[in-house]
Amino acid sequence: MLSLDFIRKNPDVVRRAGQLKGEPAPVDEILRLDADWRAHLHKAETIKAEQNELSKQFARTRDEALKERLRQMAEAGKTELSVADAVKRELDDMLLRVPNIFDESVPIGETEADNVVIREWGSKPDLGFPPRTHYDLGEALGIMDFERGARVAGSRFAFLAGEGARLERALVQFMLDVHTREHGYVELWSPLLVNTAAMTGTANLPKFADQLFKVEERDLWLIPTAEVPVTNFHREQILDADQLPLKYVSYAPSWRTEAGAAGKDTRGFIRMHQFSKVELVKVTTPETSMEEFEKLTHDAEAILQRLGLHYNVMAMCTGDMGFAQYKKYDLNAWAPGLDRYLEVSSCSVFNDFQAMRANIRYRPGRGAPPRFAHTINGSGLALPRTLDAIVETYQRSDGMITVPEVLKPYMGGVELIGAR
RNA sequence: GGGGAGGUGGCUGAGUGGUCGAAAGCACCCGCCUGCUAAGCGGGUAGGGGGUGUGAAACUCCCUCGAGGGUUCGAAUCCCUCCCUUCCCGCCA
Repeated sequence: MLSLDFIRKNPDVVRRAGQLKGEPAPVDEILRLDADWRAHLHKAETIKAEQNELSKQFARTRDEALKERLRQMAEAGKTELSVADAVKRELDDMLLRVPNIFDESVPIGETEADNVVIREWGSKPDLGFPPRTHYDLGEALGIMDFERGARVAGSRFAFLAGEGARLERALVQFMLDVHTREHGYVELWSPLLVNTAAMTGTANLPKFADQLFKVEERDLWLIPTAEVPVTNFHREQILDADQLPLKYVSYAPSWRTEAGAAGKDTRGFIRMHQFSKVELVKVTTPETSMEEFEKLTHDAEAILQRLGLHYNVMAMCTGDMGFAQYKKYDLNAWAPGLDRYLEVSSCSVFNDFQAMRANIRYRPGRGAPPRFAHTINGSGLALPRTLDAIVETYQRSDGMITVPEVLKPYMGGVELIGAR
């Protein structure tokens, strides 16, 4: 969230950000409620201060008349405070719905058509034959099963079988190994269900409840990404500056309702209710967050490069970047069979937007007052689409799939999928 | 799931109605002392919010002892609900 103080001082910045993000910010209502809240609070505190003073006097004198007066003051103070609290609750709720501002470098635009490719790696491979889609190949090889997924859980669920399941596991292992051993991330195994407070911390709530699966009759939600538990790992904490940046990597299945995506990507292993993802999360200082954000993006890119997949990096425009992000890059891997790019990673920097909600702070130096940390995250990478890109890129004319060099150590001797 | 104990500052831990935002110890910081180090001596060190107001200050008030409610002129202390930790029993991958 944005702090009240920031909104008071920069109402126009907040208004403009809301407009350009397509998420209008109720700045005027907030300022009105803020003034209202402070007026009532001030009154309540004035009463309370006098009451505290007289109460000490009563402890000495035991004067009955004074006691009666204090009783009335207590009543008046309580009333005033409850009004202030009610206004503050409304104000807080509104604050949670104000979108983050964005960085100067973010392209201004409304839709994905306004996103900007900032770099590319490799080129579209020429396979020398008409490439098939991953779902075509996957079903033919018996390594992907959409029909059974649908029968067991519904549409947008699937099974991976045999070497397909193994390939997914190999990818997870490979990614975790690279990030932990070479990029210095600490691996976390985390809860896959989290409470409302945690979801609010990462800004998935209250705005995006319709994107989440909720456990009936419990305050628990299925995570849409490991970002949620991992970012909240340090919630309500004051960190030491010399601990920063904290770097975590976590593999987790992720669940999304995909509300509003009806009809999109219904074919294939692309937009599933459940998918696997290796997630990178950093907690850092305001001074280093933009640099750490770029580095995290490169850490995610390294996986694609090692896998030999052609991809591009796209800077999301204001209208397409989302409510909470300060700046965001998407990594899109080329899928020859689908003849399009697939978003395999989304890397974002939030500044203190999440940290404020989750109350993650750090102390810049000895005796210095705490400040909100900055949070960053990105997929490193999302499994199904990465798997798709691999299957489609490494397919042979006979329908078998060559295992990428870097995954061979994880495939238990399998070098060619479908060879049997 | 049943029963017991407990949740206090960075940590340990005292405090059972006002003199408590909180003893003491540890840790840390500043200063003194000292061939050096250690020890010793003095001082300091929670968070959030409001008001006033500056370049960050300074001053002042309010709130916070797991969370929320209640009793009371007054609650860390009494009552209720919830959450969490821990121990014993039961169950169990």
